[in-house]
Amino acid sequence: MSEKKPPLILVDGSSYLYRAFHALPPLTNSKGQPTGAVYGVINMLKKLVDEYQPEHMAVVFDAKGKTFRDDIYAEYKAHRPPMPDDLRQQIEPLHELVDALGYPKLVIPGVEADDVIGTLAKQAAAQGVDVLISTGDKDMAQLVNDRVTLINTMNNSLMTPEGVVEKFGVNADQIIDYLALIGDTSDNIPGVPKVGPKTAVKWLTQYGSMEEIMAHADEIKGKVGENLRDSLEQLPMSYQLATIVCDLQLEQKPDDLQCAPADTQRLIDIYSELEFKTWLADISADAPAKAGAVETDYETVLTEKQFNSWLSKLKKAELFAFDTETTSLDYMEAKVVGVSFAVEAGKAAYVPFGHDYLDAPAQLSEEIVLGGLKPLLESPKKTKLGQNLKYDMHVLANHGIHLQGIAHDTMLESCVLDSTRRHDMDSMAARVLDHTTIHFEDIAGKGAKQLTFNQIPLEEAGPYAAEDADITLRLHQAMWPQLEQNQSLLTVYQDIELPLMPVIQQIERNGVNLDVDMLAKQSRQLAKRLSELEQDAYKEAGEEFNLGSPKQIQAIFFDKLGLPVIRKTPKGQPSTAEDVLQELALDYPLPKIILEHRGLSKLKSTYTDKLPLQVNQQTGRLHTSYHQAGTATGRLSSSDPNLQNIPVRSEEGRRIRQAFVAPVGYKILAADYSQIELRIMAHLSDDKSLLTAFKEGKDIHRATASEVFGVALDDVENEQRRAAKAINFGLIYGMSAFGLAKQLNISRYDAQEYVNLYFERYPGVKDYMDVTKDRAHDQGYVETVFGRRLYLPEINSRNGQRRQYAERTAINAPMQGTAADIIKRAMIKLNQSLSSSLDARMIMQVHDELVFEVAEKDLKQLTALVKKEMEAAAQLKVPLVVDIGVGDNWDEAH
DNA sequence: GCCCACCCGTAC
DNA sequence: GACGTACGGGTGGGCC
Repeated sequence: MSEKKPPLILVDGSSYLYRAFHALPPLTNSKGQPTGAVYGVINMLKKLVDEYQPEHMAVVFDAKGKTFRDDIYAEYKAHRPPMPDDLRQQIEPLHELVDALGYPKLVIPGVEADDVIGTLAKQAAAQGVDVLISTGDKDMAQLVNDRVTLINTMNNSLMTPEGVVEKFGVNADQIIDYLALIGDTSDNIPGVPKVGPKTAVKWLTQYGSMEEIMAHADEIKGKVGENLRDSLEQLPMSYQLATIVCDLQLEQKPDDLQCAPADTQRLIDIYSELEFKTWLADISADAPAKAGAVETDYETVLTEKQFNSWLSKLKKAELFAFDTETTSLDYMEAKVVGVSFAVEAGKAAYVPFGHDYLDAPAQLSEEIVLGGLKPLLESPKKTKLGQNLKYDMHVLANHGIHLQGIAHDTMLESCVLDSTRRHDMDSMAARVLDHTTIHFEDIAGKGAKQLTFNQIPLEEAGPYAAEDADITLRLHQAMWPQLEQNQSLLTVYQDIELPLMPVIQQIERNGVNLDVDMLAKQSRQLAKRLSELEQDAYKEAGEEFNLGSPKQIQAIFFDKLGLPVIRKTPKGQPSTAEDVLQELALDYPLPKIILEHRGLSKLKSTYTDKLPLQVNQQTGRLHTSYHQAGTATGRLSSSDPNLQNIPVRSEEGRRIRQAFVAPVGYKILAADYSQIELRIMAHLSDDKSLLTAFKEGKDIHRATASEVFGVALDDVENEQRRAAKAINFGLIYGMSAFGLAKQLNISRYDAQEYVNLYFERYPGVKDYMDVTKDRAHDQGYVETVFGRRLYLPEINSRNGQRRQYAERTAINAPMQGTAADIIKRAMIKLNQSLSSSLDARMIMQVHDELVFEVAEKDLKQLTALVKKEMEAAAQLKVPLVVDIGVGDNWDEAH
């Protein structure tokens, strides 16, 4: 086995193209060009090559025009319907791709692909080479012998001589006889009427061959016997038609069919044209991987001589990757203990200066290292790249270094290319470079025993840190060409995400001023009320239990007290969610207590208790983390603490916002976009009524109510406005009539009625929703106004629930994402005009709201500036409107 | 003691 | 099952 040559692989390209065309969903690219069959065939070829690593192979296609079989039999394949246009269009790209992949391709006029394959198989087998024929066509079974095996790549099954017997009931050398007898309607081979597989096998078992059967034709009784005798004259022709010709005079010999390296540039061109995105990514991934798994040369820099040599390398470099190693993930607390660099793939250095453990070797001093690097890091002309450089900006700022000249950030590159992927370095290295990185836990340990980076021995820390810089560089080299190919993604990256990063960094660093005492007082009040509620609940339940445990509530409610089960959770447990308790509260006292308890304990644990603990000791302020690559739609997210879900809807909740206070002499200014997502819906849908409503500055929910319920604007009742508002929000989220019914507590029928009325009044919206869904199905992604993409891998799922979920996302993402783009643009613009002239700081972003801290003297100017820049952040078909509020705290500013 | 799934609730 | 995007707390079970 070990000395065996790899097999010659012969692929029946035409049969696969047909099968793929009919078996796979009809994909097209954004230009409407059909691509599904090409995708299917290439996918199959890639798998095949991957699995068998052949040195020799051929992908064989039928040529245009007649073959010798047409000369034998005018009716041959006469009943085939003409090739569908959608299939015909895919032939040329498929052929080109096969060439570009370096797979030998054969298209021989006058014969069929089968004959070419048969001939080559026979020649190779004669030379003692094993042959693997990849086909979906059963006729090929006649070629099987000890050296020749069939593989059906659709289901990965192999067919050996034994397999032929098992499947057909006859030996491989009887297959032609078998086929001639039963005929083939699709090829229009006549065969013997009424003779199918069963009869053919029976006869062949008895007589051995078609010739013998014909010789004994008069022995066979009944109607089939008669049919056989009537077919005697044409059977030799059927036999000839079914026979694969194995003695063609081909120019190419098996030895000539050598696989060539892929033509990467051509592949990139064709994949881009067809929009085969995954494979585009694979190319960039393969390129460095194939170059010999990249020889690595990592250096730990301990001497000034080494360091100076690297410094001069960095100074000369057009672009370099760098990374910091620190003592903490908390960006305000972290101290840098070493810095790593890479200038070319595979070569990187780690310069430690703060490692501190028993027997740690002597290192350069912080002054030498950071002092030497400072001019380089602060120069806007020295361009750098990194992974999540926002963090590095922070930690360098902790050492008085103001990082500038950020040319690229691999995390942002990855999230713009495909927001649904993960953007941490380990995941990206595995995905893009097919490289397994050293994981932090591998060298630092985990849990309580986890070391900080400065405690990690240099033997381990050096390679880890150097790899970080190296991988960052290589990731950039792989992803940047992909970004460059797509103008709109490139714009999102360069004009939005990259310039936004330092703005967010500034907001985080600014932090928020918190009235800690006020929150402590609220905590005490909440504790008192919570304990009252607990006592009440115990009385009602007749026993003590944990009000915070859904499980225990279930036990008390549904087992002990026998309350009705309104709904179950996805896991099948009786739900105790808010709306369920609301309903139960109408008839029972306990649910109401639980509801109030839940609400208040949430406030206490998440906000009034927790927020004060997160105030930074040095700055005395609260510093959240905004994640720029966190969401699929392009929104920011916030954590540690999450400042984007501070309560606002309830009175108790708003008290928490009162603790977000302006320092003495300052005011809080909050600016939020009014109805931005509905405005975007108006813009995208081009719906006349919706556009008009916004252009005339109407109260949109009132206008909707007026349209849907057919009453004058002034006669809209509160209840009608509330319903209209629910409809408007539901639309943005792709809500169904069921959801609306639940929301408004009305019947599903009435809800459907509302939706129908809405779509009658706003037909443009209906069209937009349909078109968006269709486009998502066709191209596999949706886009924002600014070209940001969201891929929806499950949009064509055969699982209805997943597909519908993807469809709702398709509706929602362009609106949510465009809103995110707009506020990001405003933030960039504002940060530029803000920094110098005014005593004002941006301190928070909450999706459609920006919050500032501003000196009282500059309040007026800031108000005008913010309003102007936010409203000018995009030119839509409707005006953008920004509402501004001012106060001593965040609650007042609304 | 640590980790994770689950349920629930807060925001836009 | 049925409304999109997030983050986080508490519980409770499994694991070491």
